[in-house]
Amino acid sequence: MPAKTPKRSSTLALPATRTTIADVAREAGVSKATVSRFLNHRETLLTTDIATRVEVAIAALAYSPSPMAQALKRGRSRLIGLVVADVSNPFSVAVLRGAEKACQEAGYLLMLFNLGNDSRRESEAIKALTAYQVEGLILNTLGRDAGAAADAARHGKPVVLVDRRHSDMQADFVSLDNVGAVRLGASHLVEAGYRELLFVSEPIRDVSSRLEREAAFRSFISESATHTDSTPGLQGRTFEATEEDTEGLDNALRSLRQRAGKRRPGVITSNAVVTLRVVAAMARLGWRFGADLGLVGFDETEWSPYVGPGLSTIAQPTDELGRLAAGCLIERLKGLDLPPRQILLSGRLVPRGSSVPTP
Amino acid sequence: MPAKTPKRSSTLALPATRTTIADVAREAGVSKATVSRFLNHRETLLTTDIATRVEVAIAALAYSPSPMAQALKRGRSRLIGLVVADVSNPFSVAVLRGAEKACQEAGYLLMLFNLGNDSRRESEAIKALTAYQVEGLILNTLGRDAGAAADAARHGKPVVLVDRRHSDMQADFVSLDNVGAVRLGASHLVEAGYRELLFVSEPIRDVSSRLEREAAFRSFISESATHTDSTPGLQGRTFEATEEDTEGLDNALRSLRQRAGKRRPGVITSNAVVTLRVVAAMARLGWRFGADLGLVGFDETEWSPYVGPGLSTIAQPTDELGRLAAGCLIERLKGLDLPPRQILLSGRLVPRGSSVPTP
DNA sequence: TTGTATGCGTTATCAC
DNA sequence: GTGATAACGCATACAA
Repeated sequence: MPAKTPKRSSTLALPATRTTIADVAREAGVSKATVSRFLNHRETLLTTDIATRVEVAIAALAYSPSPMAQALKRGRSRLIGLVVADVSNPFSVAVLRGAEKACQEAGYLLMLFNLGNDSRRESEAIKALTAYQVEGLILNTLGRDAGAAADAARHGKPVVLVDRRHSDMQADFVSLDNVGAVRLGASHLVEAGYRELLFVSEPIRDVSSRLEREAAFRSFISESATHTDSTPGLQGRTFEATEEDTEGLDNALRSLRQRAGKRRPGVITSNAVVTLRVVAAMARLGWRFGADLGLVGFDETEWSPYVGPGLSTIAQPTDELGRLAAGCLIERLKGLDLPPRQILLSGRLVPRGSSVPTP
Repeated sequence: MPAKTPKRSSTLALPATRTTIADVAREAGVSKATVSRFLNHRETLLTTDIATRVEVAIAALAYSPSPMAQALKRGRSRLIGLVVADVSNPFSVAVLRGAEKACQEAGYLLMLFNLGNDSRRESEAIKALTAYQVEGLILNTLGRDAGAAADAARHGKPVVLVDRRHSDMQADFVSLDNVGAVRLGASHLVEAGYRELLFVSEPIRDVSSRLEREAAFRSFISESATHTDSTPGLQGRTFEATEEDTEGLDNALRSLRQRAGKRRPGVITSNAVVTLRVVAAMARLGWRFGADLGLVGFDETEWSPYVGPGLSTIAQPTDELGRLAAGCLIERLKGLDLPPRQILLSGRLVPRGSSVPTP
């Protein structure tokens, strides 16, 4: 049992109070106003003599202005708020990474709020962040609490939505081109010879990206039905896979294969989480990817090449998305005044063994 | 080309200026001081009449105090800084998640700085964060820039180190029990019958966790050599695998198998990144886990069960680690004055097919 | 118990 | 060009 140290004195008892602009002024023998001017309006109004005196004083005291005080005075905090539905989601991490990088480069710091998949707390998050005078918000959330984001925007703070739209919100929107991506995956499966398709998604609820992807799949199927000559016998359905109901997924896959008959069955998964669920189901069923079931999944991951014969994926330009989100925001902060933009980036197909019908 | 909106008026032109304590005071017909007291010292000194008047005024105006102004006045910002070596690292994400959660519960917000694996920027990060008056710091970095963290601590700000120690720093330290975890993995491999072991790590440099794990492996081997009766013929070496030099890793594995002769060769990987490199090497070599090579890897991941015959792992209590890190910090913030603590959590072995020597 | 006045560190508006 | 001074929004010592 370690003895309790009676009194912890820091190695070098620095004054608890930080050095302020007043210290610099005193050191340089000028007024606070002059120091402030040197800091903010260096280009104009300054005697070189005084300028250098201030400069050395600043260096000598290792002074740096307090962002808090600056924020209080100017109203601008050089802070950007990021609300994330779930940091465990690899996609969110990518957004986080890109956004944080762009922020750093532009001299902003990121304040993070993770919803932990509890979307009801979205407005709480936005409230907390706006209280800290964040200059703008990046939202990667389910978007079910429309009011929350809306009143952030109403406060005049620019907002960028990533991946998931909020119902009728006036804000920039950065996302994958879901329609194109679904077509990419589905047509790849078709070209590889799979004819009975199943789109497996997380519970749609009202999440825009899930809605879009599912709708895109349905229309792909119905369009193909009209051009029956090019893809004879193509059929498709959809299924929502939850985390708990593994049996439901197993059954869905079994009946998929049954429906397929002597046609080949194929699955498109709507994100990496769902892909993993299907992988688990395949293990339970003892089926082989490619031969027994074709698969293309949204989201390229580090492990995609090494599961089964390699999983075919639709890679999202995640870094780009994150960077763009922050970039949009920073442009707005710099004064750009345009109507809300939509930036859609294309997905990229990464074909692997899971979509090769080896017999 | 969309027409430029000439003037974007928000749906409801709220006054750009936020409602302040003065507004509340006016609304309630009291002084600012009274409102402030109501907010901070509700329990003492208050006429119920006035209290309710203030209360309704606050509700009516939807007032909430400005944390920036509070920070300026009290010196406490309710902000915690988190510096992360690389947010892409799943372990860092787990820390992030746990820390963020604990912070939220304690009413703190997290300011994030990602080093993007550029450890030279550590002091820059700490400087930026302390400028914002963060009350404490959580550091999950390589810890090569000892000075940086040290002067944060010298400023009187509590610091918690996660996973990686900084050379001789006075700070709380939260980490996996690396020695125990290595033994867990190594002895599992031995018990399964593997006798020629290789510890594969990222370049050690001076990263404390890598050093500890490697040292633990070496001493495990040398100790076993003295008890030669229980594990006859046990041998072990170490190897540093870089991202680029895939050929080097392939060769290391080949010579491992050669050294093994008719004894079984086994590998311990020091984290998930390295595990993936070994997985890739195995694919290149056309070897099978378990039969051709035993494997136990640090870090349990979502994909561990589905690669090859399933990868045996040493799971870290990542959530716990993150929560504990933030918890330590918050305790310090509440005034706890104890000498620096070390909190070591045990790893847990998750045995799977990769350590079963099926012939 | 409540109000008045001051200061936190900064920037901006005045005079000089 | 430069220096006092007020104000940003809040908390608190002090006076009432």
